[in-house]
Amino acid sequence: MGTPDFAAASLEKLLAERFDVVGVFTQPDKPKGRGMELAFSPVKELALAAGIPVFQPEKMRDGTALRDIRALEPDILVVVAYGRILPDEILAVPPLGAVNVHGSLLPKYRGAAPIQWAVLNGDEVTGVSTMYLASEMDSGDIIYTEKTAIGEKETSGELFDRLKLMGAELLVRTLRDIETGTAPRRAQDHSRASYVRMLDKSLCPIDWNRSPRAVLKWIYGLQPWPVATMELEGKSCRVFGAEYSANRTDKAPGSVVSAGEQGIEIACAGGETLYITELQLPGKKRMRAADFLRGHPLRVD
RNA sequence: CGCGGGGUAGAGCAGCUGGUAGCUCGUCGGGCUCAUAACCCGGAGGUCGUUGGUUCGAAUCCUUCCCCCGCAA
Repeated sequence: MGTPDFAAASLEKLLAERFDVVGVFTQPDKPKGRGMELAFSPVKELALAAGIPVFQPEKMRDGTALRDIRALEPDILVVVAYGRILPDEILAVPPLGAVNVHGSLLPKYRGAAPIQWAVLNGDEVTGVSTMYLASEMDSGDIIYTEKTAIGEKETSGELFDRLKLMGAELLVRTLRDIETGTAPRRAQDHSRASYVRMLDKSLCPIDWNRSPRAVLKWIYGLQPWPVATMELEGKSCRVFGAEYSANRTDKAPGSVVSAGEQGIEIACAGGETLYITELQLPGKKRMRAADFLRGHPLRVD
C-alpha cells in the first residue's frame, strides 16, 4: 500500500527482488496538473505496468477494503506513504503482520513530512526506519533503522530520492528477516517522540531574523515544494539557492546589503549575511540572481 | 474547455495609446592603466514563438497553433 514516488521506489524494489506482490492499494485518482487531468499515482502506474491488481478504496472503513484484502490472502502487509490510517481490523488480516517504511529515525519525526523537517531543522543526520504498524501513527515497534548524513545544501527532494532507495533496501531486508523469523523488534522510546506537520505555503516566506544557516536550510528544505519566498520589487519571488558569506552588516535583517555577481546579499540575524544565488519571479523560470539583476537593477538598502 | 502569468540580440529586461527595435550584462576590436572583474571609444549579434487577418504601415490591434511558468492537487 502506498501512493507517491517514495512508495513506488519500494514497490519497484520488491518486484525486482521477485517478491510475490498479490495486490496494491493506492489513493484514488485525482485531477492534477494544468488542465486538471486525472492522474494515476506513481504506485498505480508501476502496478499496472507489472500487471498487479490495483485497489483504490475511497473509504477504508466501509468494509470493502477489508473484504478485498482478505480475498488476496496476503502473508504480510507493506505500507509506505499510503496517506491513510488503516483500521486495526485490516492490520490484523495478514498472519505476519503489517510493516511500514518511514523517512526518519523514529521516534523522531513521526508524521507526514519527516524528511523535509530533518532538513528544515538543520539536522546533520537522518535516516529511514522500518517498523510494525500500530494503531497510533508511526508508533509501532522498530525493526531496522539506517542512518545517513544530510548534505549542507541538499534539498528535501534530493534527500527524498536517496531515502526512498535506502527505504526500499531496508524493506527488502526487513521482509526477508521476518520471513525467516530473525527480524528484531524493539519498542520505541515514546518519551522521545516528536511529531511534524505537513508542509504548506504558510511556511514559505523567509524569516530573515534567523541565522544564515537556518535561512539556507529553510531554502533547501522547502524544495521541491512549496519553495521559500522573499519580497523583491513588491513581488513574492521563489528562492532556490543561497550561499554563505563572510561579511557582516549593521543593517536590519531582511535588508539588501549588496547585489552583484555573487548574488543578492541579505542581512540576517546577528549582523551576518547570506547571498541569494538563484530565484524565480512570478510567471518566469528560475534563474541565477546575477541574471535577474541585469534586467532588474536592485537598490541597496 | 478549471484559473492566471509569459514567449523581443548569448543572458536578464524595456518598448506594446501602431511608423521596420532599445537598456544592462556578456562577447569582439581598440584605448587608458603598474594592473584589473574598473574606466573610455567602437563593432558584431534580433525571421520581435507560430499562423492568418486589419492597416499605407504592426513587436505593438484581432485570430490559429506551439512552448515555458505559477495556482490548484
